[in-house]
Amino acid sequence: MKYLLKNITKCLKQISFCRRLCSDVKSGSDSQRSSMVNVLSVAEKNDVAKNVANILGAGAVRVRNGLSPYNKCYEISVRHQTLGDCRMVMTSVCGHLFNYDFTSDHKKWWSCEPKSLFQAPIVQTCNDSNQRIKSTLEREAKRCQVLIIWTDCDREGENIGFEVITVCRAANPRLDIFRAHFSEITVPAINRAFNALNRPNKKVSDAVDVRQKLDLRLGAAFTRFLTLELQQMRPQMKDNKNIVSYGSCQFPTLGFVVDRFKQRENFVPQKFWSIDVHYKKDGINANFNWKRVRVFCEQSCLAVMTKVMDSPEAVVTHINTRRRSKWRPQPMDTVTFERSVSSKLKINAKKAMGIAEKLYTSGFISYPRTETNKFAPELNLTNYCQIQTASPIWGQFAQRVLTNGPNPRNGTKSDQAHPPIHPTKYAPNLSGDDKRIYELIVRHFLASLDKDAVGYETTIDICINEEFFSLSGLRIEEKNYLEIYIYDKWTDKEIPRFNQNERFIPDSIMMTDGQTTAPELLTEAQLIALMEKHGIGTDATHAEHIEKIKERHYITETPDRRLKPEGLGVGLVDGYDEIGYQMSKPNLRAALEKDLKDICDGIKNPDVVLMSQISEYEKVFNESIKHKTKLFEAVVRKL
DNA sequence: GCAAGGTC
Repeated sequence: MKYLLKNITKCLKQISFCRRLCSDVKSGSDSQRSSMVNVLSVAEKNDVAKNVANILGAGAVRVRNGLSPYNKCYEISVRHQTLGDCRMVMTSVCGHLFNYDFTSDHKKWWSCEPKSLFQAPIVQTCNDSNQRIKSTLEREAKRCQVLIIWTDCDREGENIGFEVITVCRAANPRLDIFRAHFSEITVPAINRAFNALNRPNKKVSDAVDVRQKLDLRLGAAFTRFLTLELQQMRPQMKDNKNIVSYGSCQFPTLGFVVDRFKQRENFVPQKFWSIDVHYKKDGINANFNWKRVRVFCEQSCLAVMTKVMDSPEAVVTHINTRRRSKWRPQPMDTVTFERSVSSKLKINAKKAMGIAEKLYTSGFISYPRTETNKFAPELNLTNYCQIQTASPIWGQFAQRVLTNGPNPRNGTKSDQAHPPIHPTKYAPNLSGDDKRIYELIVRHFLASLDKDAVGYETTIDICINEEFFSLSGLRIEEKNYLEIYIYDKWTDKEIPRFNQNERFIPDSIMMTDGQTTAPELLTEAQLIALMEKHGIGTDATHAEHIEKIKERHYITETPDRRLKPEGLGVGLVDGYDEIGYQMSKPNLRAALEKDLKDICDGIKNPDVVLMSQISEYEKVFNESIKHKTKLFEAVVRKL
């Protein structure tokens, strides 16, 4: 009885404390607290927890192990303007804690009709390593009165936040829960976030739930259907590795590749005609280009040509010299890294990310998964430049950057967690692709801190019997960043000197012809750009989706590193196009994104969106079954 | 055996 009373009193105290806290935070008052508040803070990854704790604790941090090896607990003392003096434990998760899956009766491929996966029950599962993290959260939550969510400030982060909340609240229902909003890990940003706590946004988290459930149901239903049906038609495909999958990101990615391939296949070359004027002066060749560039009618070109030849004297009508800059690169984010590596080093994005990961864990470079393309003022760029002066290859350049003072051409993007990719240690003993990638990162880093290249472009306009032609030359004045960034080319183009109103008879005036050429197949760098533009996948997943559709034999890479669809890829796109559903077009995913945004904005109800999306796709699924002959004939035709 | 999204 005594024990019970004590507990009730404790509970009552807690309740009144929490109420007070709520109203205080809302009103922003600054009343005194008599006792310390125990606060649990949870970030999305260990790095963030560590850095935030360091800032809030002003360097006085006690570290102890959590139950998972990667997620430490950082203990600090910190004063909050309304909570008062806090004893804070800052820990982290590793992204999502839970994953959706079907229950055992629907997990086996032959256990049910694929169609039933649209309505089958799904449950949240937690794998072993996440189970350890979950246990840490439960243990810590029991000792606290306040929980602050410090996950990344994006949609997925909000959802991860609610996973944390679910776990912590189950362990301690009396927790008062807040959300910190920050866009970078700097002293002012973190202190501001800590003193302007909000409530977590359930709507944003709900939107992610809808995406997760939808992706699982659609992915599983269509993948099983496509795989099993094709195996029936083509028993030789019965190898277990021959999965024919559908995914809301895979299909549009495939669509881009097929689209370009078809543009190329269906391309009809067009003949065109043009006029070139050539004149050699002071031993320098000058080739003037026609202002009309080219025309697609031979007769009209001939007419102009005749007119020009009638009175072929040229008059210099205009001379213009202007200063041109070639911009140094912006600090490197993941997408820039993937695209650069793919186009400049000819190493594919997936492999490059693997190498970057390795360089990161070896301490040679900063964290490679970042959306940030500006250096925070706190980052000691001088130090990182200094380290590179040891190099016999770019050491001198690094020294010059130091002498001039690092001057980054900052972009505008920032995730809240990581700086742009930059070297952190000098690495003279690397070899092979590791070495080439490290070198690219160093050169990009130093280039982004140097000055733009400067040149002067001179344009000479001439007129020959009322037709205009022009010539331009370039004189590079200062190479600056180009000296280190060997991947950018900018070359001088020498032209003769002319004077205003100067007259001359060209050495030759020629009518030329040619024909338009088909667009090239996509490069990986271009595909990543398309995916980014249409919102297919995220920075962290672009390379994975491309790799996935290679693995599925939907596309392949040509010897000159272009992406070409295989028969299966074209067949799938055609098959769905033929039965009237453009499953490979990015607009389906875009429509979902719009719905998700409406859920976040409170315009749409998540359950309604989920139900209507499921029923839309169920319709497509039923039609696929109904027209499966047509669908698979289109596929098989291309195999 | 299936998706996409986090992160180690």
